[in-house]
Amino acid sequence: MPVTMDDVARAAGVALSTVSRALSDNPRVNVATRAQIQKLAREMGYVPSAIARGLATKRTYALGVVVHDIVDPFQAELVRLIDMRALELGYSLLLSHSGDEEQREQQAINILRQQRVDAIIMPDSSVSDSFLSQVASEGMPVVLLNRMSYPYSIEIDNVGAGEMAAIHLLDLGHRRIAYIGGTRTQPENDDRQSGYARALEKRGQSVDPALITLGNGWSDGGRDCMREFLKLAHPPTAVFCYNDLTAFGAIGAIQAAGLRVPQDISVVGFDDIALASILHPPLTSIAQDKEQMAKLAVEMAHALATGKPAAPRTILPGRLVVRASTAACS
Amino acid sequence: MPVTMDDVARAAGVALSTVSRALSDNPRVNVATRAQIQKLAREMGYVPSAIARGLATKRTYALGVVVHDIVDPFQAELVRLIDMRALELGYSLLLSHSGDEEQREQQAINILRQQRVDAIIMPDSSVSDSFLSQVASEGMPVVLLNRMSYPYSIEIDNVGAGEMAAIHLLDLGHRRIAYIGGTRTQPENDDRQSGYARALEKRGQSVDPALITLGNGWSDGGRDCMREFLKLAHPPTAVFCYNDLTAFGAIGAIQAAGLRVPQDISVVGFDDIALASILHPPLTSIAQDKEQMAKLAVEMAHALATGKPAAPRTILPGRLVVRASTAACS
DNA sequence: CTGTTAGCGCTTTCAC
DNA sequence: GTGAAAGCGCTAACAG
Repeated sequence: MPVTMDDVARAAGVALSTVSRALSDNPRVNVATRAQIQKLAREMGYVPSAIARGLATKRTYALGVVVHDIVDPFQAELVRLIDMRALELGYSLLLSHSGDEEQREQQAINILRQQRVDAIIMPDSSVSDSFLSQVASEGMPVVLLNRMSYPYSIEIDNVGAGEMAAIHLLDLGHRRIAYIGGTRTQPENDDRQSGYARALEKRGQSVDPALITLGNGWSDGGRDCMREFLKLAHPPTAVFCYNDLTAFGAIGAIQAAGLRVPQDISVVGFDDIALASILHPPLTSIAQDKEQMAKLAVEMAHALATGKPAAPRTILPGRLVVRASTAACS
Repeated sequence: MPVTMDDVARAAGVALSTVSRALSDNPRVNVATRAQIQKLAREMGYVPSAIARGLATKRTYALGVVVHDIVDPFQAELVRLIDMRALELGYSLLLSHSGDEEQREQQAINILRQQRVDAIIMPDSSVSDSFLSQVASEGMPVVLLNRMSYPYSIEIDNVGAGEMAAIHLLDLGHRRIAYIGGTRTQPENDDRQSGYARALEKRGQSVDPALITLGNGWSDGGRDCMREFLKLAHPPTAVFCYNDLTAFGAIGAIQAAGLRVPQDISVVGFDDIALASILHPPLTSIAQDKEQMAKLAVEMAHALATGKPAAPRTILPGRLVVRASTAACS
């Protein structure tokens, strides 16, 4: 149904290959006929077939992105930025959901393999290295976000960031500081918690296991964990959360219990998503340089896909953004 | 680099076409050799090339999705549900961002045209009908979400939903009810506002233009608009917002001004996104049946792509979810 | 500068 | 039941 190059060639009275060259602005074709063919193609409503081109060139100009859940604002922000940079480089995005299960994650990758994307970008992956290298051996490189131990990855210094958050609270005079984590499968969770623990130890504080718990990376998890903390004989005076969603849930639970943030309990989030600065109280959070992350990820994918030397594994620093959800311990 | 059908055929000592048939479970090939070929293909790590198949069959099993911004939780929830249903039907998703500009939207569609997706699904489109029908004439059907006047579309009854929200507030005794809209380009905005106006008129209330304003569909817009309302000599006692994000911003502004929700001002949102029930106070909102929407959209796209009769244009009802952000007017 | 031709990996008649 | 061969729409040598 759509117009093909052959149609254009016939209409222009030239060979198919000339059209192909003209349309790719090949200088080897006469500038006049080149312009004429381009004009004709436009008039005829010619739309190049990316799949035919892909078959011939072995490049699809499509990038696969596998996310746990696009509803997570942090992942959504990342995907949007990835899309922006990808568009600039001429790539389209194939989005695939993995849930949390490793099996679904493999399935998602397999679909992208079939679609012959030029590279795959995965935030928060938990697939095995062996599977990844098998995929890569087929000429489909994989770039990981937030997963150390993989050569092609970009991540932030989660340990350092976790430490930064805890230090901030310690500096405000807090001594009973809780940590509400994500899920066990989220690899960054351990690092953020380690950073938190390291900060306490540096200040000569012991880490109280009763003040460390596991949420689920979503608001309801934060809410439920906070409710439990509030039942304690000595509830924490400050809480560091795995991410902003968790923090929102925690704040909701605190307020629902009739307490105030930050007067009664201080809260620190992670990711600095857009809502963080707008809800009341504005949330103190650790910002990740998502823009840089997305940019580097796409560029690394691009380099890998074109066989150019890829930048080495990059670790970005986190940045503490102090807002009104934290205050001195009363 | 990847294993091809030809490789498998050679290894199995049969013709290429037999492999093709065996792999698609064609009953015309001997059940024993069929199983053997499938086993061999698996062992050899064969991954079918979707683009080669697409070229041959003229179906890519890819669906294009054009969103304004995936960071919008409502759109993200929709996309996730679309992906779930699409996966069940064997489709992959190509995601493309449109920003708000119609030009970018056309560009996004053009990329999907090149990729030869089987159909396009667009929430909140503002492209012209003529462009859409041109795309459709190439055998690439388009399904619209939340845009009336297009034959292949699914939407909720925005007028009715807007009326429902306003009635709820009127029933609580409110008389000064404001409306914070989205942007002008969001087509649902007008309908929601009409519903709001209709409710007031039905109850013999006049619509006060000073209480109607335009946000931007994001939290900061809601915050800024609410700040303006609070400067009024007689601020509203209740606010109906275009969507939940706008409502969150409005609530933030109210609380930042030292007032309380709902004791001083009631707030109603729209979309009932996940966060709505978790933040404090839990938000009264109009829920859309996103699951049904996504399901119908994918099925309509599928039907259109396969030339089967598509279900007629569907209008789903909205549903008022009353939570703690609304209360009787004091 | 332009035309001819051989694939890219797969599906699908058409023969046998 | 299986094989041979044409073709999907394009790119990229290879000739001229």
